[in-house]
Amino acid sequence: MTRTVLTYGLLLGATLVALKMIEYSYFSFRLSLDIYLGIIAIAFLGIGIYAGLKFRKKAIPPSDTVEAKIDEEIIKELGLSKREMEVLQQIAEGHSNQEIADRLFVSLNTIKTHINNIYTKLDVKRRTQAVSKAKSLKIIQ
Amino acid sequence: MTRTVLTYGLLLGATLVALKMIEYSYFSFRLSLDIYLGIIAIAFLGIGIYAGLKFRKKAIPPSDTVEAKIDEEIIKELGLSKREMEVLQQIAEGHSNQEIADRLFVSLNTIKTHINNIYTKLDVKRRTQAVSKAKSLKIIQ
DNA sequence: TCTTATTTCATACTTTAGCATGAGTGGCAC
DNA sequence: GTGCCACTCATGCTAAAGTATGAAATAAGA
Repeated sequence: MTRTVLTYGLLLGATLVALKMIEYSYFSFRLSLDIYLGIIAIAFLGIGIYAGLKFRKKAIPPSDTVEAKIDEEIIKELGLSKREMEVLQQIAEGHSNQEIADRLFVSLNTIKTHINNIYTKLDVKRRTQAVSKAKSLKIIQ
Repeated sequence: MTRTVLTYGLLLGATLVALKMIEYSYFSFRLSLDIYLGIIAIAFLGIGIYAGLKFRKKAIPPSDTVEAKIDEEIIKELGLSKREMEVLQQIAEGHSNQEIADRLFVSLNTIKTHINNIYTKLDVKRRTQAVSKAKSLKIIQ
C-alpha cells in the first residue's frame, strides 16, 4: 500500500514538473499552442490508459476464486427437471445413491430412476461421466 | 464490429466538436489558459481510462477458460504416485475401470488396486468423492 | 547388498450402480 | 375431464465397483 502511494505520488509530481517545463517552453520559445495541447492530451491519455489498466487488474479478482455461472439455457435445452438437477448436484458432491435418497427423503429406487433419466438426457453411461459432462456444460459448479 | 467502429467514430467526432467549442470559448470569452488545459487534460484522462478498461477486458480472457494450476505440494503430502495420479485423472474424465485398464495397458485388477490405494490416501470411499476431493485440492483439473 | 516403494496381478467376495419395465399420484394446461 | 409431465416407487436382473488378502517383479535409495 505504502509503495503504491509513493509510486503514484512520484508519478504525479513528475507529471506536474513536466507540465511546468512545457508551460515554460511554451512561453519562452513560443511553442505552438496546438503542439502544447497535443502534448498535454497525449500525456493525460497515457496516464488514463495506465490508470484504466491498473484499475481493471484489481477489479477482476483471480480466476480461481470466480465461480462459473450456471447455464440455465442448457439445462432447459436438455430438459433436466429441478429434481434431476438436485440429484445431479448430489452425485457431483460424491454421494452414493443411498445417501442421496436419505438426503432428499425418497427411496433408493426413485434416485435410481432419476439418475437413469439424467444419463439419458446427458447422453452418458456412468455417474462420473455425468459429472464430467455437467461441469463442462456449466450446469453444475 | 460495425457497431464498434460507429461508436468509436461518433465518440471521436463528438470529442473534436467539444474541443473546437472549447477552443472557440477560449478565444472569444478569454477563458483562462489553465482552465482550458484542465478541461483538455480531464477529457483525455477520461478517454484514456475508458480505453484502458476496454483494452483490459479483451486482454484478460474469461475466467472460466483459465485452468487452475496443479498443486504438486499436496500430491507429495498425500503420497500419491505417478501411476495413481494417472488413474485419478482417468476417473475424473469419467472412464470405467475396464476402460482405464485398457488405456493404461494393465489388467482390471491392477486398476482396482490403484484405485483403492487412492481412496486410502485421499480418505474417501467412492470414485465420485475422490474426484470431488481431488478437484477441491487442485491436484487434478 | 538389503530395504523400501512402486507397480503389477490374482482370487474371492460383498456392495453399489445401472438397466428395463411397469405403475400410481398430483399438478397443470387445453 | 383428459392428456401430459414430473415425481414417486417397485421388482428383477446384470454389470461395475469396491474390499481383503496375498504375491511377485522392478526400480530407487541407504
